[in-house]
Amino acid sequence: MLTHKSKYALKALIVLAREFGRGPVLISNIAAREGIPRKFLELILLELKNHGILQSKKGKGGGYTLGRAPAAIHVGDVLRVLDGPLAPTPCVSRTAYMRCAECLDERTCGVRLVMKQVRDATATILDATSLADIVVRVDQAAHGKPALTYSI
Amino acid sequence: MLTHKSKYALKALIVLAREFGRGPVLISNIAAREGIPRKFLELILLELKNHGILQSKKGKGGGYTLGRAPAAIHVGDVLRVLDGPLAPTPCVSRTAYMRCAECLDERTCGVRLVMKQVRDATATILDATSLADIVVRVDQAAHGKPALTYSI
DNA sequence: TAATTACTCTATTAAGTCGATAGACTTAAT
DNA sequence: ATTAAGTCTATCGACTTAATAGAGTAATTA
Repeated sequence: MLTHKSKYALKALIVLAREFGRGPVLISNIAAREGIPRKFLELILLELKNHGILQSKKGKGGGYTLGRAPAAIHVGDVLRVLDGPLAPTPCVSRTAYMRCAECLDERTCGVRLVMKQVRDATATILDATSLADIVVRVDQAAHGKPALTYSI
Repeated sequence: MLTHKSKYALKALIVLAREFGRGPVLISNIAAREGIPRKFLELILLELKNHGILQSKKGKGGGYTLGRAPAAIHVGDVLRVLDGPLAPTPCVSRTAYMRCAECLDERTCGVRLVMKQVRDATATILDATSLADIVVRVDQAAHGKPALTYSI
């Protein structure tokens, strides 16, 4: 399950990706635009900043900016910071491996076999999708539909 | 995240798939073999029975049996019963759809776009994998390694 | 039909996580 | 000096998870 935390984070990051290069954006601004509880968003952005995904500027005229280019921030990076490992089970996690207490032989564990497949599939998607990719795809979706209106 | 509940369930089901056609298996037997807390396993198997995935027989000589052939029980079925929808977010769930309260336009939500991809990928894996498949693959893995011992 | 075996059901509990809020503090620009 | 903005710590209630306990019910078998 994607937590609200990560969902809010991704929405905020997409906003910041759109504004990239145009100076800092206010927390309140993002919160209002995306319907995110303001105080909660503060915590989230702070955490992302502490992991280098965001930069901030204090005081008047301050706000948040992406820590690197939109094409260099991947969904996987964000989810790992906020929700922990992507793997459905610790025994198939690359970033936080832990064996199952009750498992007698990991090599022949059927559950592990399937979960490994799931982990690999989701990690492939999430690590291949950058903020830049998302912006492009959203714009395509937004323009795609209305375009049909004109194509009589 | 896969819960312990579902992990235990799948392990139990794999045992039952191996014993399929050879009469009922005791809860205690499964619990001992797989290192699962016995009382907890009772609840799990009962829930699976109430959803038709398992059958049971009471009294002496009783125990649990699969409700249908191992090839007809898929991992996705089990996880949906015990852990709920597979989708990482309700707005991309087929079995339990719900829109996000704060989302202004679902059609152009970037988060949803990515999560839909993840949902489809995991559902494809989990709904394509049956207990029978798992047994085959585990046996392959188990025989594969030792076989190398003989191949000097 | 009594004894035994084994599943069934309802409660309970401790621990942990999640979403959200509050308020005091720090920094920077004007 | 004032104001605008991010930073930090604490706290809260609601919910979920993993696990345990114990009384109840059904079906064999002797």
